[in-house]
Amino acid sequence: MKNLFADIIIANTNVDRPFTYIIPEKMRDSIIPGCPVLIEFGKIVKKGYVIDIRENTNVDVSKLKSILSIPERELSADENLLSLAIWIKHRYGVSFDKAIATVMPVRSEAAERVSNEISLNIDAECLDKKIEELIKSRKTAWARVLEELKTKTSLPQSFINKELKVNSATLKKMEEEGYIVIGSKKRKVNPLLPILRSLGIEDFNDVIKPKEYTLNVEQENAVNTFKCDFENCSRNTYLLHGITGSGKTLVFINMIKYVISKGYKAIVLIPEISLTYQTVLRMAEHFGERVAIINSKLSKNEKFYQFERIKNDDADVIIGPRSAIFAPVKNLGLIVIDEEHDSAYKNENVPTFNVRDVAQKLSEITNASLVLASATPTPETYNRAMEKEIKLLELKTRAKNTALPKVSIVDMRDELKRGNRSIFSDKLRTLIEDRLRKHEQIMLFMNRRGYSSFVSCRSCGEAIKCKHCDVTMTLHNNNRLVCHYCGYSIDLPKTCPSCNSKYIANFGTGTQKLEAMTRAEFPNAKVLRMDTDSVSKKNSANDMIRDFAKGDADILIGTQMIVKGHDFSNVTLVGIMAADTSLYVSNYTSAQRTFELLTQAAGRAGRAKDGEAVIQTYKPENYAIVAAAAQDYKRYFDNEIAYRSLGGYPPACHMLTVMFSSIKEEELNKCASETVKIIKSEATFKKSMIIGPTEPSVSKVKDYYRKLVYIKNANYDILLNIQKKIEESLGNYRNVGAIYDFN
DNA sequence: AGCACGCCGACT
DNA sequence: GTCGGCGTGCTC
Repeated sequence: MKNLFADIIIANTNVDRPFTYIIPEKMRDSIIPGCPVLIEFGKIVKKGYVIDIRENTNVDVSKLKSILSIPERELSADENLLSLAIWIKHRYGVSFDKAIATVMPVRSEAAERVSNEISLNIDAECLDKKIEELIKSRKTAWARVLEELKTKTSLPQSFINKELKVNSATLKKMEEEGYIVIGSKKRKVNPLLPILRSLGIEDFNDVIKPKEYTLNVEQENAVNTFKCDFENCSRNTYLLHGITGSGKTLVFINMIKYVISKGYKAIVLIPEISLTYQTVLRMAEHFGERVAIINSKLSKNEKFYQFERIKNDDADVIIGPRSAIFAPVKNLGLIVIDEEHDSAYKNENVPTFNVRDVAQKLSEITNASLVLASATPTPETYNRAMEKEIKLLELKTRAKNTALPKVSIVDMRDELKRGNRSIFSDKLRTLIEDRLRKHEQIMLFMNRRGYSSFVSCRSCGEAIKCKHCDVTMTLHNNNRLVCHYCGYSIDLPKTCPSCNSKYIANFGTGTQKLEAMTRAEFPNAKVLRMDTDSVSKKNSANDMIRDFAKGDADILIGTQMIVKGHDFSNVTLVGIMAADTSLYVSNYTSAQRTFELLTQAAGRAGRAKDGEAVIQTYKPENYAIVAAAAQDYKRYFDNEIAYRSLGGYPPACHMLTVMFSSIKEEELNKCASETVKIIKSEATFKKSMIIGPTEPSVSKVKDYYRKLVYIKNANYDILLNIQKKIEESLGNYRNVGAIYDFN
């Protein structure tokens, strides 16, 4: 028989190219692209992944080795995932090995789980007599076991070990003497139990209570547009843009139901933080046991188990954070990304992809539809809708026909002028008192993004900016202000450079302080605080949310985590304490972040009855704040896109951020500046805008010095070429490494 | 990555 | 004359 060859990527090496191996005849049927294999590479046995199978090869056949074996208990990537990995390799400039590892985050299962079951091996009639005998001969442990088995046919060994305090050695002895039988059985688990348990839900039956939901006209229209396209075999990308409370979830649940009815499966991505009790409950309600849930709280085994269920077609809907996009699902018909704008969709590690882009590619590879849902889509996505590249589905009214909350902006500079130095504006205080009187609930949202890293003046509202750049300077812990774009730095001034006021300080008040002040100001109100400090205890976030929903507190104080997706029907007032903090982060997405946060926070008010929101700010004229108060996305977008185009930021331009790092400071500096010089001199890179090298906000981490370079170009491929060039240049500097981040 | 090979300085 | 440091190159 003619030889068959496999091109294989070797895992955990820095050789970023395939090697050819012979496929032994007995493995011909089991070796497929994406399959993990063991091979001898040089003198060592290594794991590799098959990326291609061919009938001939350019390599001298006498040099070729054979594949040794296929590791058991390991999932292989299917061909779609493999194509996706290869795309990731090229798009983000990472090695084959890394790209494949990215799409296969769950690789293997630990030992198979079995639990021992103990059952009686003697007649029930003589049981009492035996127990008596045993107690007499001081074998009380033996007696305890038999006593318990009087009423039960069998008991799990774990129960006997823990509750009856009888160790396994004793049980073994008992078996030997013929009292009991130790049987093992594969542990049978409800597929959802581990997840439910990780969220603090004890009984599965509490969850599944099917209800009838009816769609309003707008929702119906959105679903119908989708159905129509799907029916006509037209698979598209959609932006489902609905205001807060418009029922986006119900819309995509109906899309999923339709897709399932046609024999396809769906992946639903949600930000990790909103993978909570409420989400799981909602999905279980609609899809019952046909849901697979991936969640970082699951153990490796539980995750493997969920993946296996997906592979075996035991699930129709896969829900999870960004890594769930790589679930081994067959017959994918729809991918939904909920809260499309959420920054949790960006991978922190290399490759620093955004799942939005990966999902777009996967939907093309598998011919599936993609739905991006958000009340505050990213300018990038909305721009694609405006350019008619993707379809826009809009929901402009709230599902329960409640009005959008009335939002007002309070200029905190005026409060200060009037002598009110409290954290509460007069308006907010009056409203809180009113709600307390009516026994309605209040949420106080503290914007901590960018908290205290910048300095602003409380009299004129100006944040201190760099002389040379239009960027807020960042306060470093040595009391110096540094510009992250040009490296310019000054000592922290005592008075405001623009108005000379001495009310200048690193900005912001923490949630603890806000809690204390709230208690002082409203001594009769029950206050609950929720932030990373107070919820570090496992599941206490869910407990707190449940308590607050039940009405156990009047005021809920918290950071971003209280505004994400939780519906509290009795909340009629939302106070936003420091709306501007997120504006001063020196990053082109700061306005976007601010608009998102304010819109989501304000949207929490009046989910069931009419509500009101108060935005307290020192920057009432900023477009993100004005547009958020008006709840006008389009207005925000028009401003944002103008700013992005002007500054050469995405989507107008692509941007590559390079972080150089090294233990040796001089070598780092030389390498960074030399590399920039090389890129600047290259003719094909002429149209690129290069900023740097500059200081990052943290210039030294674990003894590694760091430098940043930003490169902008409208052409993505040129950025990839620049990355290659940088890699080349880096070859001359043994002690310097670089990390690349696209957009 | 991990291993061999080879070049060069150090030391019984 | 040999031992062992590490720089270089290769692995189907």
